[in-house]
Amino acid sequence: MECTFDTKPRWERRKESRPQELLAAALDLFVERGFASTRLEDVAKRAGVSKGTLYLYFENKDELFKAVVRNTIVPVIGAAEGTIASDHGDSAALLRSVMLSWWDRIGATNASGIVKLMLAEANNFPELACFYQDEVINRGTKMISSLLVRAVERGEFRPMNVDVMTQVLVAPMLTLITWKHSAGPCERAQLDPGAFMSAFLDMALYGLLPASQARLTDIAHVPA
Amino acid sequence: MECTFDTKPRWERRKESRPQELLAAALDLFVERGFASTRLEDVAKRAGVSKGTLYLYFENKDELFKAVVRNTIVPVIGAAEGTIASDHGDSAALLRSVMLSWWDRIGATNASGIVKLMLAEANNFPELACFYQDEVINRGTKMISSLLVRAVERGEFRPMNVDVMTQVLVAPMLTLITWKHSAGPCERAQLDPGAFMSAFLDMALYGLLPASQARLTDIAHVPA
Amino acid sequence: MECTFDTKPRWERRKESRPQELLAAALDLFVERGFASTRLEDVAKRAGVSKGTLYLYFENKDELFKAVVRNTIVPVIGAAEGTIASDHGDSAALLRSVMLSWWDRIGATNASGIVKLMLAEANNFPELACFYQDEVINRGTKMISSLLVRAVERGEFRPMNVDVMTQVLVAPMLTLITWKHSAGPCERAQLDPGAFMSAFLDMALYGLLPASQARLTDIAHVPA
Amino acid sequence: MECTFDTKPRWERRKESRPQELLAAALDLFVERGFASTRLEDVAKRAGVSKGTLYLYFENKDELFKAVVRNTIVPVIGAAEGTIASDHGDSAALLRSVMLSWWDRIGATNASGIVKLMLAEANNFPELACFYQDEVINRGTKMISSLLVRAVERGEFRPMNVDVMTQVLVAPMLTLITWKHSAGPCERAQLDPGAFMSAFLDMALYGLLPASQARLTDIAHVPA
DNA sequence: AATGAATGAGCTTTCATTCAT
DNA sequence: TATGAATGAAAGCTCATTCAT
Repeated sequence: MECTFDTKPRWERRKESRPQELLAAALDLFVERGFASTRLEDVAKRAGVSKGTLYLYFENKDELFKAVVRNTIVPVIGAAEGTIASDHGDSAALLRSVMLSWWDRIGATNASGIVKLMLAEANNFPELACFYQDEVINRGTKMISSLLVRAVERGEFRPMNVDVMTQVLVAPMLTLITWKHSAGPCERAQLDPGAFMSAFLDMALYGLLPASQARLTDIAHVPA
Repeated sequence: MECTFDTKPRWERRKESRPQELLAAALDLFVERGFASTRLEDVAKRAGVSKGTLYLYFENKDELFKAVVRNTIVPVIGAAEGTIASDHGDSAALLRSVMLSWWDRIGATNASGIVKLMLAEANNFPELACFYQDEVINRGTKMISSLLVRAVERGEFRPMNVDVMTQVLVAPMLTLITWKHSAGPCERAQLDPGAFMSAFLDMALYGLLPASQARLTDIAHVPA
Repeated sequence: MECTFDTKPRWERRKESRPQELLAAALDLFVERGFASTRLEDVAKRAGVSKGTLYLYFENKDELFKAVVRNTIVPVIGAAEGTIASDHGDSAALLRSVMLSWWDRIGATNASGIVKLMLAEANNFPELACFYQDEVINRGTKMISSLLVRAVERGEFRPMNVDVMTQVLVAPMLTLITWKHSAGPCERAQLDPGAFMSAFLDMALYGLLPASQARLTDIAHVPA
Repeated sequence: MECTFDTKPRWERRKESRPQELLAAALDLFVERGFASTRLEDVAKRAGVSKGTLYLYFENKDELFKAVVRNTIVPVIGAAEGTIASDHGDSAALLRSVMLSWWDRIGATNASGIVKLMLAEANNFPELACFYQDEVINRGTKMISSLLVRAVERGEFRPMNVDVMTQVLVAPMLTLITWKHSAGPCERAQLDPGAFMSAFLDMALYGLLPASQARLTDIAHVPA
């Protein structure tokens, strides 16, 4: 006898969880093999259903992929937007925190595989590329930019070209991800993401020069 | 008696130029569509020959790709190695110069498409991945590391974890490239590579903090 | 309530009969054209399905061929092994019977085409050759040898080099088959297999009888 | 200075030997790989000429093959015809001698590969099949038959169905050849051609001897 | 809702033959 | 006479998508 609060018969609950099971399977395989090389039959098999069933829930391969992105990446972006909007403390600390937290929730998880996948295959799938641009890239970029603008206004960061610096800050995260998912079968000095992030943030906040040479005339270095 | 400057019959001249024509066509298409999605028939067509002709010059798709890499990337690496080995001046300037020149010769050209392609598809083509690791990544990494080591020894740069910092320095270049070749058909704030590189190098060499806050206690920032 | 004898939907019945239809089509075409020259598309077409369907049932051309052999030849060998093992009567009669029955079930049918095919193409398809060697040749050879050994032990046949004589006995069957399937489009005195077999067996059995039953000076003819 | 009896310049003599060099190369490769699987480029390469040159001497692959047969098999048949026609001694000895000599000149040499090849591939190449039927099979068959007819007329051999017995006699030779050229990459009890021939001839001749020389009740065994 | 058999366009690779030189 | 670059029709195999059940 079923004693849960969910009074639906088992097969119906199953019906409702199907999409999630399929999305999870799809995420795994997209990450593992990329978009083009992932066979829908394998996705179905991993989710324990037949190929035909997949088409009951997703119109085609493209829509399946979009659903994976909506399920995996978009919510994380929404959360980060909230954090930045509400935080009014030390901007350097906030930047460090946002980036590290982004690493925890995306970079270090399977979701990062989707980021890499889009960098890799966007060109071949224009429709997916546009979707991703709108739902992920543009929103993520605005998020960082708004933090920098605020920090410069407050005098916490030096004057800078905010749009470009946003890209400079995001860049290493993307590379970290790209590297993580490009680990071929051959030997490679594996990247330590923690060390990498730490080194990058140190550099970003203080530069490479030793203290004794710390510059007197910053203004000259503000990009036109 | 032949009185032309080039006494070879036309088809023989063809034979000599064919590989280059094919490599050029292949580079274009690999960059445009990626490795897996490039059809050899299209490569041949773009070079103005038939499918079969391609196989006279390259054993198969893998070998064609390797030839493109050897033709396009490897020579640039060789040249940079030479520059670094022979230059004994200001390390900061040399680093800036090497990176900018690398951008001119790879990043800004079609060759960068190959770099992006390998980041994108290495996982699906293990043999190519190993080839690329050996011929490009390992050599490129050593090149930067040796510069940093020398600069630290001379006191030009602060002490640092050289291996990680090498990756930190390379990262933005890769992202620059990745972005450049991920430009879908949809609107996007296009990256200005010059501004990006400049911003990054400023940041790398001097940090983000304003001069007045220049740090007194560098030692603490040396990663363990 | 279903009241038909076969309650399965049509396509499911298809699924069960498809492999046999494909194997039959494949047998026909392999026999007609040989292994290398048989196009899988033609096999599919003859079975009334598309190229892709074939790959639902057989992994590739090699596996299709192996399945044909397992379906066509192997069971006959199994049956003959049983007959020989259980029969304890007159060895000359048993040998004659086994060989004639082998002719009925293999030689005179399409299955013989596979035997000929292997003789013809084994060199070009090593993996198939090994498979066939294991599953057919070795078993068939052992079958005949065991009969001869027993007959010699019982004094029914004269002493002989059993291994070589096995080959001598098998040889004409193979040639009969080879001939049958080498009939080009041009005129040829067609072989009468019955007459051939009969002539051969008469010859073979006279040569095999022990001295006491026919000749005076056999000993000299036992091969070293 | 050239001091040979052959006063032609070297390149011209080379020109005359070209066909032979090509035929030798073609024989080797046809034997090794069969007709369909032999690439003309390989034939040319083995003969040390270019693919185009081959077409100067032979119209196409079929004609090349025919030339190989005319060069390799046909002369041997001619010689054997002569031997049989002129020999008037003991027929059993002559038969033994003809068959052993045939083995020496065809069976044991590369030429046997052509015999096997025709058995194997005749069906797929009707024109070659007819050519071979006319030039080789029909002539060879007549040769053996005429020997048997004469021997029966002289009372040296028992009465028999000559056409069928001819085939019975030829059969093991063909199988010997087929086996020899079917040696796959896998283990197999290698055939000893000498032992095989000897065993077969012993068996065959006992079976062929007239009643007065060996058995009491032959009549029953004459095939209808 | 679920199945999975069936399809067929698409891709890489091979090779006999041609022909300009 | 000789070359060898070029061709293009085939053939094996894959996989997104459809649809009868």
